[in-house]
Amino acid sequence: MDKFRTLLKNISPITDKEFADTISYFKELVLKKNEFFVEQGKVCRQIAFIKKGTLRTYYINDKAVETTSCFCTENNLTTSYKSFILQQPSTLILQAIEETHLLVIDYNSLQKLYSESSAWQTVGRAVAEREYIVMEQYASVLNNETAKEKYLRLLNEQPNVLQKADIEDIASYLGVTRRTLSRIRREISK
Amino acid sequence: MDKFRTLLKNISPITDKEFADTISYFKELVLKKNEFFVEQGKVCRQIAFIKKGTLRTYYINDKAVETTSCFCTENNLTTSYKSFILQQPSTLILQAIEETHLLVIDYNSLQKLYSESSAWQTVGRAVAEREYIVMEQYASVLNNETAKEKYLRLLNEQPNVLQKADIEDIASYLGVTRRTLSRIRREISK
DNA sequence: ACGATATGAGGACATTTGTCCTTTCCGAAG
DNA sequence: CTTCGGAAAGGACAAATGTCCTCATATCGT
Repeated sequence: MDKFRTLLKNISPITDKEFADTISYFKELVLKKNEFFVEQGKVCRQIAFIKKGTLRTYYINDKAVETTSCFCTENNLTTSYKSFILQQPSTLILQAIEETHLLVIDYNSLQKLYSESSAWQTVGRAVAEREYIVMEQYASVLNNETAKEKYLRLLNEQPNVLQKADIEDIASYLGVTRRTLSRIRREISK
Repeated sequence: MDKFRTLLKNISPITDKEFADTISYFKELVLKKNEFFVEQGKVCRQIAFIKKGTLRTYYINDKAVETTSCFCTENNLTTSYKSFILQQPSTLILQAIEETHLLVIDYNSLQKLYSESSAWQTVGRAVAEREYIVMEQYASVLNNETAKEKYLRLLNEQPNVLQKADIEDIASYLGVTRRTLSRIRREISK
């Protein structure tokens, strides 16, 4: 909970009282390995703060190719944001790749917070802006980094993920086939 | 101006009075062909509504490769959003590829609107959410569409851009070299 | 109208990546 | 310890794309 408080502080100033008054809107949720937080085609009704564990965000396109957009780890917010904002069916799938403990708030509660509290309205905008920046960063990575560079960054920034996720998932994160990932790993262990 | 009013209405409800009270914050700006709206390394201080014309958004990465992320056309909002939000130097470059007429609001004015008006606070969040969705869509395109598919979409959705922009820019939008774009055009005119 | 210059098309070859397989490795179960 | 099954590595070839050119055409200023 402290970690969540810290995250919110970093996002936007909010007083201890405002935080205390609204914390009851948040619920605990535990997912076992391979359980879904968001399923494809269902509306995402919650935003989650990850207390512990890892969620893989991915989707399957019309050519039946699976793409992993990120591995979300502890002390971060996650959701199928577009689905959440628009309350429309999600194209993204969020699945736990290990046991994961979440703190979640649902859509209606958040709208209630927005209408009751200007501070939370500001948090909402700040979160949207943050999510935007994360997504822009992601697009930049897609445009500029080779699969090998992405692999090295993963190795540097989220080494645990390389242990926890399987080759197929990592390849789909890098945007290449298993065969190419195999070549990359060989090159790196020169 | 009417078109701008319509756009705002679509983004978030705002009354005619609120609109009228704040319209003085917006200024007209005209760019000639090849003039910059945002230069690389400079802080982007404005959001623009494009009344007429086309802006190309692009950047140059550390390998000196140029990537065009979008061609923004009339009746849309545009800015170097990350730079604007954070008021930090922009990595993106926004350049007019033809004479372009803008309606702009600067950062300080917008913050003033946010603090004075709850309605504008809501507009701000809605704009951020919208920008997020656009960026997610962009990332999805990067992941799922081949260069040929992107070319066909451009042909379908923004045919004028294909006339106005040069081959180099379009190739950098598709994420391929001129040589590959040449092959794509040949294939399409089968 | 003219040459100078820029812009787009496309040939030849090298490199990268994908597809389809087979082989190797490793852990679980007998 | 041995065997089995699944996951990862990697061989062989095909397809796609990039690099480096040249050639043709369009555009502009004098």
